[in-house]
This record gives sequence, C-alpha cells and structure tokens, in this order.
Amino acid sequence: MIEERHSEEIEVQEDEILRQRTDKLIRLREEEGYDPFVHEKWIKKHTLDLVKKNFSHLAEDERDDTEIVTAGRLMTLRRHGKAAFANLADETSSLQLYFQVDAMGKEEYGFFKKWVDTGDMLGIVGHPFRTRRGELSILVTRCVLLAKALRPLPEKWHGLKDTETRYRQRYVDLIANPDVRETFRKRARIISTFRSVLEAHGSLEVETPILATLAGGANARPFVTFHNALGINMYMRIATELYLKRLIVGMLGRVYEIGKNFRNEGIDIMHNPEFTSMEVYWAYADYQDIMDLTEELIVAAADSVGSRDVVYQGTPVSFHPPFRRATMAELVRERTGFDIYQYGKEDDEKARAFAKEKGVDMEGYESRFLVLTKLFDEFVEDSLIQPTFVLGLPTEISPLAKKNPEDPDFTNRFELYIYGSEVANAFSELNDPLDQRERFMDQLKKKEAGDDEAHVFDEDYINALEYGLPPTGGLGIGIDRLAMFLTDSRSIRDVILFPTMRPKV
RNA sequence: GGGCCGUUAGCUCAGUUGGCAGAGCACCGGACUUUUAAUCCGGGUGUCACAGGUUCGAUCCCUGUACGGCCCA
Repeated sequence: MIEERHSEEIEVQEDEILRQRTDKLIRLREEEGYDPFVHEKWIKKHTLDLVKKNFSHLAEDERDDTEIVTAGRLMTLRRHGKAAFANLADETSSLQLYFQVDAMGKEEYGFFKKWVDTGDMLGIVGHPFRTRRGELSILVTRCVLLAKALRPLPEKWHGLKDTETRYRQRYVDLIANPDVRETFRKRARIISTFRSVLEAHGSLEVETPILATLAGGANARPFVTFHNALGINMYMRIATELYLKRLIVGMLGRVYEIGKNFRNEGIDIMHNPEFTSMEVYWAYADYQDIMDLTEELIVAAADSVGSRDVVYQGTPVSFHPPFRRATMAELVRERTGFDIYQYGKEDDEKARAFAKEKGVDMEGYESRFLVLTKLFDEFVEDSLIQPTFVLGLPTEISPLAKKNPEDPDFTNRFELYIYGSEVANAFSELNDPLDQRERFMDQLKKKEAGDDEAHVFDEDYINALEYGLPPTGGLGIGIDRLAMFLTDSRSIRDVILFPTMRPKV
C-alpha cells in the first residue's frame, strides 16, 4: 500500500529556538532590507587549511597584509562587546576568526553583532594574524551573511551522539562530527583507488541494469517492484555478475562495475539492504590472476586511506601482502578435525553425524559439502582476522564457478575474509553452457525444495554462453565492508551515508 | 523471528523508594576590544516516545505499541 502525506497532515513542529530564529530572519529582512538567501555565489579564494598552511610561520601578535577571502559555517561565538572570537569551519579545516569594531567599522560590526548566530554560513574577508595566546586567526574586515541557520547546532563539546539521529539526519552528524566527514572521504578514496588500479589494467567501467525482470548472480531474495507501463513485476538487482559476463561474451575484454545491489534481508551490523559492490571480469584470466588483482586492489585501498597496518576495533589487522592462502577443506580440518576427503558419495549421513557431534544442527537432506560449509561458518570464519584467501569452495555452493578439473566437487574459487567477514568473492567463471544449464537446474530444484535464496534460471545468460565466453576470471568486492575495516567503523551504517531506516511514526 | 537495553529541554546527560521536572552547553535580555568549553548578571524554553492500566496522585510501577541499539537465530 502506498501512503501519501497530505499538506494538512504536515504540521510544523514549533520549538522555541526555531521560532526565535525564524522571527529574527523575518526582522532582518524587514529592518535591514537584507535577505541572506538571495546570495547565489561567493568567490572563495582560500580554504581554511590553505590559510593554516600558508601562514603557520606568523609569530605571536604578527599580522600579514594578504587579503584572505574565505567562507564557512560559524561553529562557536565568544562575544566581548566591541570584539568577538569565533570559529569558522569549512570542508577542509576550522580556523579562529577575530571580529573587532576597529577593523570592520561600526556599521558592519553592528550588523554582525545583531544578526549573526552560530550555525550561519558566512563569507569572510580579512587578514591572517596570530593572537597573543598563539592561535592563528583571521582578523575580519568584512563578514557577509551567506545563509542563515534557523536550527541550533548540536552541543559543541559532546557533538551529536544519538545513533538514530546521526543516521536519519546525517547532515547534522556531518556538521557536528568532522571525523564522520573523514570516514566518508576515506570511503571515496577507496573507490577512486579501485578505479585507477583497474583503469591501469585496461579495464572498462560499465553500467548494467539495476532494474530488471530477473535478479540473478547471487543467493538472495530481491526487492520486487512494478513497472506501470509494461504492466509487469520487476526486480532490483542482487548482483551485477550475469550482465557483466554477457559483456565479456560481447568482447569488451576487461570490464568492471561499481554500484548498488539490493538484497531483501534483515539489517544488522554487517548488512544493509542496499550496499555497494564492485565486480570485475577479465577475459583470459583465471582465479589465480584475480587473487593477485584482489591483493593489489586491497593493498592500494589500504594505502589510500593511510596505512597497511590498521587497528580495527582494537585488533591490529595487517594489509601487507602476501595474504594467507588456504583451502576451505584445510581450514576446516585444522579447526574441527573434519576431513572432507574421508567422506565419499555415500557418506553424507556420516558427515552430518560428525557435525551434530560438534553441536551443529544439520537439516535432514544436506550433503557432506554443505556440512563442510557449515563447519567453516561455525568454527573457522570468526578466526580469520587477518586478510585470508579461502580457496576451493564446494561446487554445490558455487553455481557460477568453474570446477577444479582434478577435483570436480570443488571450484576454482576463493573468498577473501577480513576480521571474520567475507569481503571478496572470486572465481574462474563457468563458461560451459551445458554445465551452466545443469547448475541452474540444481538451483531450481533447491528453489522448489523451499530455498527462496537459490539462484534463478537465466535462459538468456545461457544463450550468451552459447556464443562463447572466453576463459574469464571474475571478482566481487563488498565496498562497504572493506570501508568499515579501513576506517575502524563498527557498523556498516557508519560507512553508508544514509543507511536504511524504518520510517518514524 | 527470540532475548536484553534505551527513548527526559535544540544537544549531552542526571533524576524521582510514586508528591509542582534538573544540570551543562545551546537559546533569550544585559555588561565586556586577545578569547578559545571566555567570564559576569538575569531568564527554563518540556506531551519525561506513544496508548492503556494500577493509584488520591505516574516521568517513575504494570501491560501493550513505535523507533533505535546490542546479542542470538
């Protein structure tokens, strides 16, 4: 059901400060004939960090004649009658301002004193100097009110802490908590680093449908929506995989896509219903090449945010290559004593019994390979704190990956784990259309057996494979999770600007 | 889905064994030409998340709901 809000339902929440500030704005327009909201631009010549950098040499009480033209938000204000100190913040830094009646003139100072409040956006002209107490400042000669703030800033000392408000009103969070701005700058650097690494390898950035009639390429339930003109249900994508491989069939050689995927699942510290992934496909490459690429990408991302030695939630995590490489079978054997190779075709039940003894509850029908996977999830995953490539995932859970010809129960696939969490997934792509058809059929059986996260059967994808997909290596990286680990963010919501929230009221 | 915790002023948080609702910052009025959590004088601006219940009386106790957080599946 679609609910629309009608104008009579939207009541303005009258709080005292908002009312006072609104009155002040109206009086400013009436009494001074000044409307702060008519400004369209301000020629900002100097960012605050540039001022800091260029005039750090100034001695106490020393002034420079250079005219600074800057702008930002007034964060604090300490009034002293005929003078005032303030802090101005911009996107680069923050700097003290000194307003003085002698430097500004009576009229301009009077305007400032009467009409300017914390939170306001100001255009500032002045001269750099250092105060007697040693703080680099700008002696203001002109102050132009570029936009008025009607709502007060959060508390200057504690900032904005309430997580709900921080996520719902991220703009306030970003004003109040400069470290949040830094987190999102780092996130952006990771993404742009990925682009430059891939461009350097001759990869082409492409865009494939987000809205489609089938959502394939992953185990997940999609969001369903409706296209009015076509009169059909459509789905938000859950992965970019199948479209990107069609492009390799189409001879684009090396392609990648960075964008949102949507999975209709719960929300927790590691999951947001919409998240950003990067998928890469390289013609003529195998999963070993892709492992090298993954390492290169992750190390470059770590470098781009500062260091290969990261401390995540108090635990040191080293991004120095080479990362550990081990097969799932080895890791499970090490941790649990379960040796998959001791179990043959007829031993599924014996394998389930092993799991049960370990306290892992298995559904009645699951195979020894699902036992292996479950034991991995249960006993190994959490221990993979340092970046670790987990190789050789079972064919049964890898419907799009090429089998290992020497051991066809397993695929030439790996997942990268960091801090117990899957960050990347990659394999030599299955390019045999006959095998792919069988794998899709297996998925269909799982779906019919009640697994609503099983892959969909994509006939057109098979059709593409029937034209010939060259040997191809593919990779998917969860950008949000990687950004979490590289920015020491506890929750995925801390690296997503506007995380999914249930609407209030 | 289950368990636990939270929701009090714009923000950060106290608080009441059930009796007119508190602080700091912010805000409003006044003083102050080198402050930096400026200071000084004066002012509390609130549907104590919402709806019921118990009670002479509920922000507090009980039940339910909403939203959020953490843990588990």
